[in-house]
Amino acid sequence: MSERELSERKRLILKAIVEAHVLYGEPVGSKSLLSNQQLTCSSATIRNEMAELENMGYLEQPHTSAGRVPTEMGYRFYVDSLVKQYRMTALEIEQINRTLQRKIGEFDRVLEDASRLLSHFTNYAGIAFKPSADQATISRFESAYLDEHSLVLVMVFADGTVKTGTVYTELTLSQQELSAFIDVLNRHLCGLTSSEITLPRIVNLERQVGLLSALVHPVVTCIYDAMSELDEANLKVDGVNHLLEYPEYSDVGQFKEMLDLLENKEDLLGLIATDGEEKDLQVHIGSHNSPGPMSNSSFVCRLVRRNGKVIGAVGVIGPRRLDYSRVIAILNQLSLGIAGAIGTDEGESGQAADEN
Amino acid sequence: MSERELSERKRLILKAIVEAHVLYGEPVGSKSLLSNQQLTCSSATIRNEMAELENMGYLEQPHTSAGRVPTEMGYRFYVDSLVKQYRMTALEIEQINRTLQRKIGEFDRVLEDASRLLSHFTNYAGIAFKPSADQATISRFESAYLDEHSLVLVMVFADGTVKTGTVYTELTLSQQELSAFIDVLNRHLCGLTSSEITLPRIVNLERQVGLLSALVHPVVTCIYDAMSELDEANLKVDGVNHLLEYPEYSDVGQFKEMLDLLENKEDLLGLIATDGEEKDLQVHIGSHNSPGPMSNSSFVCRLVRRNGKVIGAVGVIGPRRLDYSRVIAILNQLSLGIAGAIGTDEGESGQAADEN
DNA sequence: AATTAGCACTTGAAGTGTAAGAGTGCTAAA
DNA sequence: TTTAGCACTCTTACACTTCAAGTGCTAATT
Repeated sequence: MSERELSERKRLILKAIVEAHVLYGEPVGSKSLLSNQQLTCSSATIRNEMAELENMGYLEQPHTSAGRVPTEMGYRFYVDSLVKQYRMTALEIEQINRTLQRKIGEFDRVLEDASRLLSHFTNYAGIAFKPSADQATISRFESAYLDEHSLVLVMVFADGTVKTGTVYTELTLSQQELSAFIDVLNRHLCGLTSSEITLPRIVNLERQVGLLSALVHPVVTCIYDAMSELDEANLKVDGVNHLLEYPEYSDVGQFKEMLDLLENKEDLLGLIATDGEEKDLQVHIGSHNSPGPMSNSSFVCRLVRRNGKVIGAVGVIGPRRLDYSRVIAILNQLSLGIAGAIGTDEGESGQAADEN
Repeated sequence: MSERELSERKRLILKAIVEAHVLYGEPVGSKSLLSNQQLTCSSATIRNEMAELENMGYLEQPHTSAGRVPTEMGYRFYVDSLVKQYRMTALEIEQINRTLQRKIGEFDRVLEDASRLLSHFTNYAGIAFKPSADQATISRFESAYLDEHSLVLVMVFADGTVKTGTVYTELTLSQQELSAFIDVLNRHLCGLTSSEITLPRIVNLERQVGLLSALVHPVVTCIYDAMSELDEANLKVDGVNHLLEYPEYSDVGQFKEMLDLLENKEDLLGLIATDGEEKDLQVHIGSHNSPGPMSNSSFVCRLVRRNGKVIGAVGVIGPRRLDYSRVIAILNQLSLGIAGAIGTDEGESGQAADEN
């Protein structure tokens, strides 16, 4: 009994237990495994093996007269070495890509779609996440003249994002005045982060634009709003109602804890950020020693990269007995899809603004 | 006695029962009402009155040895004639208005804020709703030139809404070409609903713009997206997790039914639309004879008008023992706030003058 | 040495019976 | 008309029993 390597039969048994538990959600007994075609031994033998697996820490018993349930370590082993890649059907892949490609370029929208897709495909709660940028800078301003009291301010950000806002003013504004005003903006506010737009700079701006100084305040507000929106970490959750189908959440208290966690974006954010350094795929398996809402739940999270840089993350939250195989496959596909959908506007047309 | 009019004492008792039940969520017994200062009689008298109120249909007993609970009719009577206006504090009103006014003009954002505000203030689930317009038309196009491969299309809708979209193209585009293109758009697509933008019109458009015909397809797509977004009925729900604090939803099945209802925008929409003809404030009180998810829940809904026209609705969903008084007050205030926040850019632009 | 059959043992789930408590309706007295 | 008092009903909680599932261990078998 080497402690380091599991015998082939033990692996088989562990795998069978995990899969049966994922399917039915109840402790797995030695006899019920006999139906498994690959296991040719008797229930007594399985009992012996199960006892050893329990000693090694892969299994545990809720109580003496119950079957076995995988521990966190058991799931970990399963995910790391026993899980066989789930293969998505062409139809599923097609469906994902089609949905994503309808909203090219609008990352916030894509996130919303992504979380919905995830919850729909996995039947767990789907999560999509955009990290806080914290240093959005505008590389260029443009405008469109609406009427003498209103205009659309177009802001092109350094990363290529374009945002717009509508500005109303009491002034009577001509087209020429507007373009002059935009010129001033371009000269004075490009390349600045929101915290660099200080009061002296604003006052200076007001001096520069002369008669139009009343326009500065609403415009700066608009700029600030756009920047905050871009900077703000954003988290979309969809399909929590699916979780209620699992008996794990039949206790309302448990479920409420989960909901509150999802409401509190910061907490979940921490969960992603803490060890989100390099691993593209993170599997958090709930365990008893880490109490709180996640003790009975698992969270699988996949980073989304563009040009090697992390631009977001997608994930799934569900009961600890998650169908890891399927979930991981779907997350991979989706993260590819997102990167693809966003990449389209970048590979072909000249990418705006690397200048700072 | 008289079946038509309730005696003063009966009204008092009914009121006390409703309020005690709203507070504690449990059937109210005759003795527990003795603590009420306004009732000077004994528990036996109260019992007699309660028996009569039950005969009249205002109260019911879950079972023989339990206290009384208001029926739908009981609540209806309470709401119609016993509820005293809850007075919001100046602080609460202030907070609502401040939140709303930050996002002037962006109705979809306002909705999101509104639902959040509602759930926060009432501790029930908050709902904000925008009906489908189905006939959005664009009154003018504007544009901003980004670079030779991309532009921002600004669409001014007939109702004053402004939407923008970014368009990418393979073509190499000059500023002059762009403004010529926009001119053509303005000549051919203004005032049309999305279903009126037919293939012949699009082909004709392509012929008009000559070399830029490749630009037509992405631009039309962009227009269509914007129109659909405006047309689309939209429903924001926030704070369902609050509901879990009420024992009414301690049965997971009940709660899931509720969640599924909220997920299914159409159903809820029907609930608003069916009798949404003229009453600004609609109070749906769950009752046993109308089964389904709403049998144990109530839904209070307030239409939001601008210039007399319904532009949306806000509402609250919670257990049948809703604090109707408070909820109605908050809904009224919020609907005023929304109308105000949106109204600013229309008609009464003279008000915001003294801000700086 | 590994496997298996068999059996005693443990334990939670489900069912039953009883006692307590809350609330009522009714009757008779004030 | 109101109230005190009492018998009645029904839920809840708890203790107790029974049942089935699943185990661990021992002895027999391969």
